[in-house]
Amino acid sequence: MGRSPCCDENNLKKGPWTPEEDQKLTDHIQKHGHGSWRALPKLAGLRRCGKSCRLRWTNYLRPDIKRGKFSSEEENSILHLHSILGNKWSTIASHLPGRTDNEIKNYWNTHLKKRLIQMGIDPMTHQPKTDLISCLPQLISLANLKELLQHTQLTQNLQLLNLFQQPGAITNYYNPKLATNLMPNNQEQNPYFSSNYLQEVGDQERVEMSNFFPVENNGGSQQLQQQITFINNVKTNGDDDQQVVGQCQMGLMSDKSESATWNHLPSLVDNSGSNHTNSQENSSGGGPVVSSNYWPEFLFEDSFLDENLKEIC
DNA sequence: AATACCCGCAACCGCCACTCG
DNA sequence: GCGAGTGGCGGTTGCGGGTAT
Repeated sequence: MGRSPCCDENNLKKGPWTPEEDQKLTDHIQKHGHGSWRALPKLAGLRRCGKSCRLRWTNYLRPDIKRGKFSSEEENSILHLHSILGNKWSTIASHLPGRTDNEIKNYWNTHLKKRLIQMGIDPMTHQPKTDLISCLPQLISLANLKELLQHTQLTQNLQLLNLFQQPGAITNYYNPKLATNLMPNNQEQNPYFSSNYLQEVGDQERVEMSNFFPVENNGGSQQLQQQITFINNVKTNGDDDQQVVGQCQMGLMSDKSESATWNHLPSLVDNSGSNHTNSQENSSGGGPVVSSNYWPEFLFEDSFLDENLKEIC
């Protein structure tokens, strides 16, 4: 502690390396090995500090460095390892031959992190955020219904959101072979719901969570059932190539109806832009697949809410 | 054509862990 | 056991090229 930075010593050179410096460093290490990094600059005839030489060698000049774009396999590995290890760049780099920790760190900060954020994934926790956020207007719109507000459902809806934001609630979105795209990863009974269950039908897996609450209507009372469904469609494209596309739907149902028909809301609308649709992401080699959908704005208009409330109640 | 802005990446900085005398 | 020296790691900066206005 308290040592002055080595590059401050003897007016040593800083900044970008010249081809001549690179050549001197490479020649020296190939002939003698790096030995003591601190002693190396003098021996190699460089006006650099040992630390700078080491960095230049390990991050750029080393002969076994793989340069060029990261493959989708490498991207998936980084995402997977980062979800486990966090910002342990050197450990992550040890699993990717030819890649340096600095390169991986840069790639994470400039590409992967932004991509996760765009997709609504918290890059630190690797938990989805966008779908929760997209649920929020819907939940709020429901809460805005006078009847629901009267029965303080907003509180319960916010508890629901909070539940899905808990660490570990949703995992493995990046792994195209694991059908846990948007689903809670444990099947334990959810305390915020009166019922929830998992079912598998063909290539589809779904988790349904239901919640019942009373509604006063024209002097009478009835039960409304609120259901949120997480659906994973597992598509098989070839030998071993599976992709998972997640959906989240929410519906209301009245207990007055004998047939108990669901009043499911319209399908989510993709808002990821034409260049970032799930299908394009998939076709590029099985990259992360996470829904970035939202409910259309008309859902929140008074006329729509009035109409649907009549149908339900 | 000029300027502003954005983005990617190489390099730096400070801290920590390990080694060795 | 202790402290100095060294290597390594992760966060951050700033330059240069590309793009938008």
